[in-house]
Order: sequence, then structure tokens, then C-alpha cells
Amino acid sequence: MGDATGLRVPRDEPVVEPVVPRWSSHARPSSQRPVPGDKGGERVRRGRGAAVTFSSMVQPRVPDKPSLDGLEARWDAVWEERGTYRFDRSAERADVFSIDTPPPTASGSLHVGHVFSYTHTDTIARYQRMAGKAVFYPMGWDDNGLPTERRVENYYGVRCDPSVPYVEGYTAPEQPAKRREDFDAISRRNFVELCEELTASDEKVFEDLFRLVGLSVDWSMQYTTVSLRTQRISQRAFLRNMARGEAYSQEAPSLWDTTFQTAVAQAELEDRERPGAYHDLAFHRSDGQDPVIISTTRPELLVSCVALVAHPDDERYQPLFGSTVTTPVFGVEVPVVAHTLADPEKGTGVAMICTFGDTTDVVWWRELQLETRPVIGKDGRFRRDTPEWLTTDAGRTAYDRIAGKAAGGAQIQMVELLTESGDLLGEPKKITHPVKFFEKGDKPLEIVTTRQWYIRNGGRDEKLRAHLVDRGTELAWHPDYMRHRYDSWVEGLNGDWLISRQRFFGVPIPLWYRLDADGAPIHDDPILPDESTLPIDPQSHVPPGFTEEQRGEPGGFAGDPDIMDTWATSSLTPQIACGWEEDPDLFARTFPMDLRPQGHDIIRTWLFSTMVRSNFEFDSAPWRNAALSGWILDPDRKKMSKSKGNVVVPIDLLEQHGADAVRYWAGSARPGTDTAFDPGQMKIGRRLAIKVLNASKFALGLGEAAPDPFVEGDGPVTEAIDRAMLAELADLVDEATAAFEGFDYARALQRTEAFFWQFCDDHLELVKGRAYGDDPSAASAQAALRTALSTLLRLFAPFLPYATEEVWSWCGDDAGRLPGFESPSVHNAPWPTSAPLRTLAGPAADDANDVEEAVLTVAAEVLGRIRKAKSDAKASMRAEVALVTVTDNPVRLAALELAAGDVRDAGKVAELVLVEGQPEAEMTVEVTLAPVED
RNA sequence: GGGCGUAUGGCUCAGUUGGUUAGAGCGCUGCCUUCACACGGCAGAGGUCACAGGUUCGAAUCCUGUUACGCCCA
Repeated sequence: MGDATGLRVPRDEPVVEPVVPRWSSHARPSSQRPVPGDKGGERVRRGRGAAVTFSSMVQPRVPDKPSLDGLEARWDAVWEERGTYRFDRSAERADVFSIDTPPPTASGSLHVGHVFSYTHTDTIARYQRMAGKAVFYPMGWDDNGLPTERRVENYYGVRCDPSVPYVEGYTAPEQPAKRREDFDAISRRNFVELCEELTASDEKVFEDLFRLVGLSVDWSMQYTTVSLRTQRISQRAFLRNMARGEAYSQEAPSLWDTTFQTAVAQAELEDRERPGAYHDLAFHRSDGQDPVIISTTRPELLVSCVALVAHPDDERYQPLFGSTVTTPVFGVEVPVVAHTLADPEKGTGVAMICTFGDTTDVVWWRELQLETRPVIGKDGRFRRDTPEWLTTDAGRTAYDRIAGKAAGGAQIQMVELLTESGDLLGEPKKITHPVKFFEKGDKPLEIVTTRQWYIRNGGRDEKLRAHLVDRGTELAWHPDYMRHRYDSWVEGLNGDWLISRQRFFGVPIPLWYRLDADGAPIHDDPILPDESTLPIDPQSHVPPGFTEEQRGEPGGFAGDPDIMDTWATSSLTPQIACGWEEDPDLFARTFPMDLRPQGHDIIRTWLFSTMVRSNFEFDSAPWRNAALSGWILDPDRKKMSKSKGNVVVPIDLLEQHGADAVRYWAGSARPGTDTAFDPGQMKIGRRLAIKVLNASKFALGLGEAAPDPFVEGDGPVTEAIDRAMLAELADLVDEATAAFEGFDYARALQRTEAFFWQFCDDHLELVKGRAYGDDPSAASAQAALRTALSTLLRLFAPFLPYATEEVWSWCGDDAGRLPGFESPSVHNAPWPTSAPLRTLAGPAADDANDVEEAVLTVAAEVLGRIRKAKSDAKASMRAEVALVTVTDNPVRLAALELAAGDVRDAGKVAELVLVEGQPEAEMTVEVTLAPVED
């Protein structure tokens, strides 16, 4: 291929190789994966009474002063070296979780919104990996198309002019010119080379940032949307669409951006409020009766008027239907017609139809079979020659004044002409109204008749439209209400999908046309390349049976000059990522994909177009789940965008707060919800990550070595309060798991975090004194703490991958690891399950046992009262307490009694007295502080 | 114009099928330099759950309507 395409890509993405993770903690199928308590036959079994025998030879290595600083660089390197996130492509489809990662536009800059939404996906990926799935999580870069062209133009100060010859070793101007008109005009090939140069460096910057964020992407699987492999897939898919009649070309009015000189699709439109004015124009009736008055915001288009239209039920105009009127100034006779799209409330209720002023004109023109009188060309200017339908001298003279003008200039002239003729009634009435723009453009769109390629999307076919709506119901939407956006978009389509673009950097339309004797292309019967020769560039490659000399010659051939729109290729990301027709084995293991994560703003473009392609090619939806992320809003609740100047650069955030903290902020946002940018939330995340380090240091630093809680028979967790904590932990595990199964990462995080703080404030404080000892009650505390730690680290791992991995690394090395921390990486450790925890918790987990269930709650309550008493007395929490008297009902007193020692230790209480009170009465706690000795 | 979402202490948000006295963090106030943690801990103040009706023994939660904001579609 090489240079011949003119679209060289210096690097194709590496072929995906079967890599088995060096540290593979998951035996497949997943039902065989290790769980806490299931140690097989490898571990020594210990029976009753042996719990205090500290058997583990592995000592945790806990740093004196744990810190978050530098964790990112260290662990990113280790994960890469170990292949922690490598996809196990020996996994069967049922054991795979495949993610259709959004390829970010490589030509943009990454902002906090990227970090936000990609983190959401990453938490899901990490959960699924720990839950035993082989996670297929590639990364793509969208470097194809107009956004890249724009960035290259502005970055280097160049513009592409296909007529300019190629310059070997071209270097861009040192200082880009200020004005676009002064940009250096360079050949298509030089331009494409600059595109490749810049995207390559942009993509490296992106990768580094995403690595810093801690995305568990398999970085050995990257793709780009302009690589030769992607071009091959894109062209193949297009040819298949053609073969089945799903793609077709047509000479038709289409939306046209005059700045970029290209057609655009309905999905790329946006309405912008612009000032305008209603001009009332008088059309004269053939029978000499009163003129018909119409209101228009575009009087300059009068010359292209082909009819007047009113609503069929509008009694004012019913007598006129079927008659003709004459246009002012130009004197062209046009019919008055009826159509339901005419709005009786708008203006005078009758409108002029011009070919073409807007998309409604196109509908009227098509449905009423009106004449075509195009006047605006691709450059946005009125045609220079006098239109043939102008037959009066006055009309032809008048046209001379608008010929060659852009819309604005033409309007000024037209208003003068109308004023001169007396057909402009009154002063124009200023209004503000929505005008259609290309979302990336700066000037209003015009409608220009050109030959373009389309892919059917139901916009002109109700059956197909209904079918695609049905496809939407096959997806699980997260959150569910996002499905309405899909439905309303599909139901509102009014034309097929226009995919050809008159641009330079992208996937070429892989076709040639025969030229007739006059050298004009014959579009009805294009010449197709053989699939085996893809990708091709018809501008460079010669079709079968022709020679290069015949290019452009009468009787010869010409290549299709257009490229496909970016979406025409990015609608194939499942095909590209999974290796459609490139790697059938991989494809069978990964497609249809499990998850499409994306922003809710591109449901109408990316999600829908991907659905269309998959529907045609595979007769199925491309994924099972769609997860929609919200936007990042600035503190004023405005969408962050470059034009508003309120963008925050993510690298600064990551350096300031640390990756885990930024991830915590992202993970706190409910799926689909727009979220205010909030550094405060990152500070909380950082505090949480530090707390995880410190609490872990405590839990792991106790005694010589804690016993393995997961042994046959009665384990070492003997104390009721420890069992109660484990029972609550089991509930947490169930909740977090259910939340993740529903893609609600935020809920999983919130619950885990709430438990963790409670755990630190109450349970840790209550058992601290006991845990320092070396008797069976100490062993109970130590075993329970280790179990809780192992569980909590795994629950936090999707959100705080660095802090949790750091702690996990304290728990052993290649030579051996602590029980409960067997996997070398927390990120390959099995997701916790509640059953082993309930087994350890024993009767405390049984709701029928009120006393044991209440132990932790009651003990924490009493400890809280003691703290409050000390706080009220402005005393230290270490202050001695002479006497605590608790009055409560018998059940709660019994519970408290089970934790009496811990409560006394934690509160520095000399004497704890329990008094039975009324069964319905609330707990009272009297605290008498010991006298302070000087 | 049609649709979707949101509305809870100064701020950011939880509140799972209706069920005691509506929770958390930030901020604020006070106290504590404690042997996991001062990049900390403990405690405290602070809310007519947007508004108006309705269903119910009981409503932040369900129903109807209204308002405000945001978004999608036409």
C-alpha cells in the first residue's frame, strides 16, 4: 500500500496477539475461580482450638509512613510489565466482557469530561474483570476526518489544495499565519502527512494521560480510525452495504457548509438563534385581484421561488389553490399549492417555496413535484450567469445586481430592488429565529444540489425506521430513560444518512466511474474493487481492466473524489475492535459486545449509526448494554467547553489531587447525570485514599501474624462484635455487587465508602485495644480485620486502583502471600462474595438472633455517647472515665454485654454498669469522667 | 409544540418496592497534637424534602396539576 494511497499511515495497529496474563488469577470457566475460603488442598487445615496458632509465615510489609505520592507511575509500570489487564483471548464468549470504548478525537484536547466518563467505564471494566470475566477493553483513537483537518490547518497554518504539487520534505511555516486566507497552500499528500504527524503525537499524549488516570485498558490493543486496517474494514462494510442496496448515490439537494465546501448530515446539524427579519412581499395575481402577501426571512431567494404554499385547511387561501401568481421584480409565474407543513400561524400563513431555502422546501419540492431553480452554488454565492427561467428584461437586469454575491450582500440588493418596485410592504420586522448550522461551522448552511452517497437509515422508509426503533429496545440502557433520546431521534429522521464528504483526510469511497465519450462520469454503474484489494484509494489506484493513462480521459475512468464522513467509519468500532473479517476467532469471542459507553449527546450520531451498520451487517444490535455518561458542568452549571474558556486541564488535576482522588470524584456521579466540576469532591477522594492506606497499615500491623480466618470448622473469629461486623460486611458485598451488575458504579462506591468510614470510626476503635493482644480474642479481632480489609480493598479497587494496589502489595510478594490476599494484584483478585463472610459471621448473620445482630450497633452507640460526654466537657478522647451507666431494654443490654470489654477499652472506662429499663424506652447513658489529676 | 430529566440544610449530593425522629460529605462552630491516620480525629449547630391538591393508618417517596432549570426531538 504505502505511499500509493496518498493516505499513508506510518503505523498500523499491532495485530492482537493471544496473550495469557502472567498473573492469571482466574481459572475458567469462572465458576472455578478461587474465592476466599476455598483454598483447595494447598493450605494446612486446622481444627477447633487451633485458631491462635499463627500459622502464616508471610509477614505483611507495612511502610512507616504510607503515601499516595508516586503511586501512579510506579503501578502503571508494574501493571504493564505484568500484563495485569491483558485480554485472555482463549476465553469463550460467555466468559468475555467486551467494551466498545469510545475512540476520542485525537485532534482535540482531553478535558475533564474525558477523565470523567472514561473512569466510569473503567470502574465497570475492573468490576467485570474481578468478577471473573476476561475483559476485552481496547482503546481507539479517532484521527480520521474533518476535526483532524481543522486542527492541522490551525496548528501548522496550512490548507490543502489538491492542485498544488507534492513537496518532498515539506516543513510548515514556523509561525502559523493569523488568517486562514494566508495559510500555506499544500498538496493533499503533504497535508495528509502533517495529519499523520500530529495525530501520532496527540495520541501519545492521550495514552499517557489515560494511563495516569489508571484506565485498565489493554494497551496492546489500540486502533486508529484512519489506519489501513480500519480503512479496509470501513471500505468493506461500505461495499457490502452497496451490494445489498443499503448504500446508494443520488443527485439531490443536500445540506451544504459553504466554508468547508462539503455536504453534512442531519445528525451534524444544530440550531442556533440568529437575528433575522420578516420581509413582507407582494405577489401579484393573474386575475388582477389584491396581491398575496408572504413573509420571508430570506427575500434574496425570491429568484428561486417555485410556488407559494398554504395549509390545505386555511380558508383564507383555499380559493387560491390551483391558481398562479407572479413573483415581484422577476415576474416569474408560480402556482399556489397546499401542504400540511405550511403553518397558518407563521407570518401571513402563506410561504414561498424556494429551491432551496431550507429543509422544508426540500420536502415540499419532493412531495409536490415542483420545479428546480438552484441559484446558490457550492461557494455559497449566487450563480454568475442569469438563470434561464428569467424571461423578462426587467427580471434579467435585476438579477445582475445579485449575481455572484453571497447571501448577505444579495439580501441588501434584493431589498433595494423590492423597495424600488414597491413590493416590499412596510419595514422588515426584526426577529430572532433558529437557523441551521453545521455543528462545526460558522456560517448558516445552504442547500445545494449535488451527487452524494447515502446509507439508508429509515429516514425515508417507515418500515426500516420502525425496525431500528425495535433494535433500540434490545439494548439495556443505563440509565433506562436515555432510550427516549434514541427513539425520538429515529422517529424524527427525514432523510437517509449522507456519508460522502468533499474533504481530504479520511477513508476514500472505494469506487471508480467509467467516463463517457464526453469525459463525464457514468454514475449508475460504478466500478467496484475486489474486497481482497482493500483498502484502495481510487485517486491513486487503477480499476481492473484499465490503465493509469485512461484516468480522466473520455472513455476511460475517474476515481470517486470523496471520502467518507468520520461517522461512517466510527459507526464500525465494534467491527474494528473485534476484528470483523480480519480475525474471525477474536470476533467470535467478543461480538456482539457487552457494553457501549458514551456521552448522551452523541446518541443520535455514534450510537445510532453503529446500530444501523450492525443491523445491516449482522441483523443484530452491536451490543447488549449502553451506558450513558453525563457532561461536566462548570460551577455555574454551564457545559464546559473551549469556547467558553472554562475548561480545566486534567493533567493539573491529576498532579494536584492524585489519580484516585480524581477517580473518586468521577465515580461519585450517578450514571447519565450531568455533574458540576468540583475540586472539593476530589479532596474528599484523596482523604479517602489516604484513610485506606492508614487503616490498612493498622489492620496489617497487628501482632506477629494474624491467623487465617478461612479454615475448616470453627474459625478464629469468635467475638460477637467481630461477627456482627462481618455480617454487615456481607450485606455490603451483596449491595455493591448488585449495584455493579446494574452498571451503577456510583451506588457501589457510596455504599462502600459509607461502610468504610463507619468501620474506621466505630469498629476499628472498639477492637483496637483487644487487637493488640495475643490471646484468642485478639486473634478474633485480627482475623476479622484482615478479612474486612481484604474485602474492602477489593470493593474499592475499581475506584481507587492505586491505593488499593499499594496496600495489596504489602500483603506478600512472589515468595508468598497472606491468606485472603493470594492474587498478586488486587485487580486480578476475585470480586468478594458474601457467602464466606456469612459463614464466618455465623449466627450473627441470622436475623432471628437479635442480640448478636445488635452488638456492633449498640456498642457504637454507647461509644458515641461517651465521646459526646468528653467533647461536651472539652476533654481529650483519651480522658479517663470513672463510670458509665447504660439503661436499656434487655435485648440491647445483652448485646452490649457481649462487647463490654471493647467498649471499656475504647472509652477508657473504669466501670460499666448496665441497668435494665422499660422495654419501650430509649437507651440512656450516663457518663462520669474521672477527676483530672494535675 | 411533543418528550425526558432535575428540584432535599449555605454548597455538592444519598434516600432501593411508602414505614419510627429525612442521611452523608464540604463549609461553619467547638474540642482533641491519641501509640493507623494533623493530607487527621471527635462532637455540635443547620432542612416547612419547589408549590398546590389527592390516595393512605402513614408520603421526600405513589397519583393529578403548577412553577423553575436543564436536555432531547419537531
